[in-house]
Amino acid sequence: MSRKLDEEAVQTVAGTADFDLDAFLPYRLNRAAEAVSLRFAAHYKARYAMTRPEWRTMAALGSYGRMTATAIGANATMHKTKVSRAVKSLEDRRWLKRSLDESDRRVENLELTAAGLRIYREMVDLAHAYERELAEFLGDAGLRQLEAGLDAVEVMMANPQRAARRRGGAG
Amino acid sequence: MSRKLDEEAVQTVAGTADFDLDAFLPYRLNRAAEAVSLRFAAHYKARYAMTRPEWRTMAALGSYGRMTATAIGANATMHKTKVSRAVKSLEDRRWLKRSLDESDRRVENLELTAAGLRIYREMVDLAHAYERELAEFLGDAGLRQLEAGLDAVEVMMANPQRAARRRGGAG
DNA sequence: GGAAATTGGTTACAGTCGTAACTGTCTATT
DNA sequence: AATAGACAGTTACGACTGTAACCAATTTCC
Repeated sequence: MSRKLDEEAVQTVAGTADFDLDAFLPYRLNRAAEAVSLRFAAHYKARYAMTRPEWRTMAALGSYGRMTATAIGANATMHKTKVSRAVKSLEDRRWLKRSLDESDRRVENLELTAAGLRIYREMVDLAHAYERELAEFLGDAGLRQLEAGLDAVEVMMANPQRAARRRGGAG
Repeated sequence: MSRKLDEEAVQTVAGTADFDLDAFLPYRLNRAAEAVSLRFAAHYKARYAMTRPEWRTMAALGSYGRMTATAIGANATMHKTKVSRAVKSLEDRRWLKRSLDESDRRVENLELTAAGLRIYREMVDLAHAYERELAEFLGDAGLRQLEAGLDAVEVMMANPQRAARRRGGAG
């Protein structure tokens, strides 16, 4: 999976310090994520013109019900500004409505409208369909291993300083 | 791993169509890729102010030797414009030099300068060190599974229409 | 009770990205 | 040889992003 390429397009050099970008984990992860996301985006972007932050906001509101912008950001790890813009855009489309919180007037409670909920349900269906598609393409083993690998990464993320060992042993 | 959150920040809703964003594969992949990349970027951005496209361009040139912008794009799956900008910026920093191709004057052959090569070697060291760090954090099993999962995704990417089955069986 | 610090949310700005349009060169067809 | 199409690379533009600065409401703490 390395040093391939268009043959004549590249003249490989002999003595250089060896590093295989294709095999570099961060790079592979990025490519995979991009590919998987893009393929899915193609599905839903075709139907509604929705950006990923918007999609995530819908997902959060749809599955949790009423919540605040800050909570959405925390849940989907999106920056304040991203959430703010997504919310505004979804509001313009009447898929979401805000209401000021009685007890704390800084806070806006966000909620899907009836129309928004309808869209959300379609989104969920699309997502489930895509999950099935992925499962089929990746195969049983591939899917399972990928998920196990992601579990490991998530453990690492949750505990940045010393997440090692705890999953030792055989593969 | 779902429906957590700040407790009181969210009032879960009962009857809604159930969809767990946290468990959605494209989303998980993105988060993982982002986290892993960011952690690495912290390492090398601290040392040199280099963007990811620039880093990738350096990596390609460093490991393949002289090549064209188009070839870099193909290798690292970067858009023409991204490559173009990265090349210009690296050229400004004198880490890379261009030379017009004799036989086809549309083409520019790109090559690292001595300074560029020196930087590249440092980058490679950093990358290897990070790989070791990751391996330690992820643990043997986690790393192996993640790589296997990525293999599966790459197979899928290479053959978008019918990549399924071929890896069937147990996990 | 009131200044200071915190928090929810928006906005101005600068940087990055991809689409599309462009320049210049090469290849194919006639 | 001339025109049309393809290809390498750059650039103008609009869309999206995060940093930082901002406003308003609220909590903290003297």
